[in-house]
Amino acid sequence: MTKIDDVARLAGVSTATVSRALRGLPTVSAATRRRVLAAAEQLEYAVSPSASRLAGGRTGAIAVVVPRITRWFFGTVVESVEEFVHQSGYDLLLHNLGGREQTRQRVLRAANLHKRVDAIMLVATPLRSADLTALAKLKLPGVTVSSGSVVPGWPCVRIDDVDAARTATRHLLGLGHRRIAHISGDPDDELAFTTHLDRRRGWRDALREAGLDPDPALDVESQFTIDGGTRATAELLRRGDPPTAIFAACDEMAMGAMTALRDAGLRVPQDVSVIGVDDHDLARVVGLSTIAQPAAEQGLLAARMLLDPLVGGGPGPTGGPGDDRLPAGTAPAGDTPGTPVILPTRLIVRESTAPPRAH
Amino acid sequence: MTKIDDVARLAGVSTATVSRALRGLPTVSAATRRRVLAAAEQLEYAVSPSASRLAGGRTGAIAVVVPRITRWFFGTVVESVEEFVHQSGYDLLLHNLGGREQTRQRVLRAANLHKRVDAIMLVATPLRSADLTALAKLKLPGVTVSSGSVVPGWPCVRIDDVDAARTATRHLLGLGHRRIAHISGDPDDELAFTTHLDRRRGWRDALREAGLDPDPALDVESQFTIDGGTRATAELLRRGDPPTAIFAACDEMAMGAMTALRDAGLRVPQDVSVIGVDDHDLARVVGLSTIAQPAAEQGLLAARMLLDPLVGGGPGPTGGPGDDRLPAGTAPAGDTPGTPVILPTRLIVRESTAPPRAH
DNA sequence: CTGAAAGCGCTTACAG
DNA sequence: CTGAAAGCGCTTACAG
Repeated sequence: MTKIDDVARLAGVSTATVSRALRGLPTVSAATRRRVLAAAEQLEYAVSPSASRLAGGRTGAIAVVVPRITRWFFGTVVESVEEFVHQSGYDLLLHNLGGREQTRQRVLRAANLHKRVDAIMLVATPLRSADLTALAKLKLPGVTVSSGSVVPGWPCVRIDDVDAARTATRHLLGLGHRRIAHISGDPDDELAFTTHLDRRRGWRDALREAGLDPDPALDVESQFTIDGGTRATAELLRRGDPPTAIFAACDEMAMGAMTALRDAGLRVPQDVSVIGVDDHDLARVVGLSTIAQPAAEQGLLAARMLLDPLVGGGPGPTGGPGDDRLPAGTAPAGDTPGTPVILPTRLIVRESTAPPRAH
Repeated sequence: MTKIDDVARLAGVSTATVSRALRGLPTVSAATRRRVLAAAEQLEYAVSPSASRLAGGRTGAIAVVVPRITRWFFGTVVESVEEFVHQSGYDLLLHNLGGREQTRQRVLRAANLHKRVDAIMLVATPLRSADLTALAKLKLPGVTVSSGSVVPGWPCVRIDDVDAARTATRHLLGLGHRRIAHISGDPDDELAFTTHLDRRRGWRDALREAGLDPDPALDVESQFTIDGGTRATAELLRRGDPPTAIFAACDEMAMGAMTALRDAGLRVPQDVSVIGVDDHDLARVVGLSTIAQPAAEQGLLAARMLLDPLVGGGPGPTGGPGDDRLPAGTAPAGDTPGTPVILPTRLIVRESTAPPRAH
């Protein structure tokens, strides 16, 4: 293991100068910098993160917390975040809650994040007041994505879930549907997030706009997964007088609904229309109409908002990627914390929605 | 930030004793340990990872490298690995190659992993000889999952890809198919892994067993994705004289194939049967026959093989989880490095495969 | 079983 | 623009 002293000796300077030159600090003459860089390269020198962190007080890492990396939305967010984080010279510590309340506490308790990372990104992570207290104690910068819980001082990137749900429901109404069911997340879920509440509200709003009363019998809660969608739909059918359309709170649930309908001998969309939210990679495959949300863009924007203030004093020789990768029309990273940055969604009509059969 | 001195002072012992007590070293009296633990708790003390790493020489972190976290197999592997890694008291640094050759080099080059992690897990990461040299230089323990490239001294967990492909193809042959196409990964892919080569071999083997000659016109290469499957199938149909069955190298390609077939006005399975490999969450939803492979189990087993030797001298108060979570019949972690641990696959017949139409 | 002291490999005021 | 020296907060022989 070659260390900074070796480089200093070879370059004929002090370790302080090596440190400065390698980090690109301005207070080093061009000639010295060249010599240092050459020496470092020749010796294949890599700074020791532990030593650097201890001495410098920065960890060079950020934590990313997601409920379930295997779900489309979270995987897509992590993928875009990962790229930006590494380009910015940071490490990415991944935490997957996996639906376990215990895990959530382990992750959020001060002791574990403290001293480990410079910043935190929470994706769709529900926060109780004890969690907020713990996070406040950390005094770390952070950002939330797709989160109902607002952390004081942290920016938030998300879509307008109420609006997305309203658009989906209006689409079904526009086709002539009146009995429109909603299947959504379970509030008793240990890791319940607020997304499903907003989406239910949008469904209700749209129905009321159309002069309809949301029927509790058509409102079934389950998990935000394929299985959840299957179970919710089976329950819906069990209740009798089935709906002519289902608005599922996410595409995974919608695809589960399609399975359950098929298993029950019902055709989509002839017998029942189905629409989801996300624009999952497979939505196209199964011909699912949906409200597309920009997952990668939300992740990227959140990562920028998190790291841009850190980079500059941050580690790594690169100054971070350029500014040309953000979706047009999105708010600048310097937004007032507390005001969520809302990214747009859009309706995509495929084969799973059609007018109800004439009676 | 409370530090070890604060705890030592409150407990009335030296920092050395605090360090020993907190790490559960045996050379501490029960009474002293109790006092130290109480003091640490009272002060909400958490050891500084940087300081501990620098002084102790262990990083308490492992790196996990996957090609694309958004693909079903890799997401599922990471999810199971993440749980075990954190239970063992380690941090997990995620690297997502994202199909970028440049990224792969950045990750694998010594400078970046060096001094950052105690061990490495490479999932389906193709390695050139320069990479092997770089990894050898690191002198870190590692494990590969689903990898064709063997790293000297590292164990490997995988399925038998040739056998899986043979089983899939035999299933189609057994149904009476003779014109069986194969769609698979692209060897020109920057991050080509060897999985697709094995799966193609299994397809060829099975055909030859049945006295058939693999028809190059029925062997199309594309990406290991939904889009790849769609494109490959479109190409297949463009060539004329379409097959009666398609064996796709993974479920995502198979689902892409189903889309392409549907777009071409062909029904599955009446006109063309389709089978994949994986047992993707959505395979059931679309009724896809497949060769199921145990993704989570491969990840868990690999994580155990990686961490079990480290834990004990490792960080964290826990000794790691019990031994009751491995699939039955799997080899113990103490296997000779170099001999891959092969986990079983199994055929799952759903609605996408059926006998060819009689002529 | 416990402590004093050195040392892990950097970064950072401070001084020049 | 550069260097000498202190210090980041632990762990580890070494000694007792």
